[in-house]
Amino acid sequence: MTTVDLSAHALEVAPTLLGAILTSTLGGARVRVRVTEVEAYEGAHDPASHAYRGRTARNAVMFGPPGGVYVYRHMGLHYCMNLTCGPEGTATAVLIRAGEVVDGEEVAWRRRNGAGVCRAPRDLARGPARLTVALAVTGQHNGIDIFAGEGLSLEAPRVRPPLRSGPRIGVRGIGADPDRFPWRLWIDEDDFVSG
DNA sequence: CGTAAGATTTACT
DNA sequence: GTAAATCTTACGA
Repeated sequence: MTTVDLSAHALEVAPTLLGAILTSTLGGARVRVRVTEVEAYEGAHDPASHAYRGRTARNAVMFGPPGGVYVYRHMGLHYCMNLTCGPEGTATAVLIRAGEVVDGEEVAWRRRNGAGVCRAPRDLARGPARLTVALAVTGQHNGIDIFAGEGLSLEAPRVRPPLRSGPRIGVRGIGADPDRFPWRLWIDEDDFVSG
């Protein structure tokens, strides 16, 4: 399997993750998704980043070595998943915003229907928190290494898909300015992005 | 110590 | 389209 180099900054890594295959063996089943949408977060230089105001117990994983999985809880209910990038000590990371389930679809479907109602296949992993549900990623997986075979692994795409970029979603203020932070990337003309 | 806000999703009007 | 669910962190008193 061809892996992905995460040692560069999030802005450089993000495009290489689009089209990559993310495999989860968590929860006793195997589910694979093709990443279709990501967002870059640049730590201390990024007003929208959780790490903007320094290191805390929650975001400590982002300061670790590249390949770390940073899982955070949002609004009490939902989990979102990031892959940390850059050299150790820099709080740069890429948020996995959406994907297409390409293997283990029945398992993902069952998990999604347990948490809520999912009526279309494209909704299985279209959205940050939906994706974590489909892959059985929860807060207890915060900090695992994607290169260490601890339940999550990443496979580089064979071909580089056509990309588009734009302002990040759910970010307000200057952090959402598309001119300064055009850090949301997705695959052009793909039905599995959350746009 | 108390309060306010958040990288979201789902259900209801 | 709008509101609620729900918890951790950050910040002010």
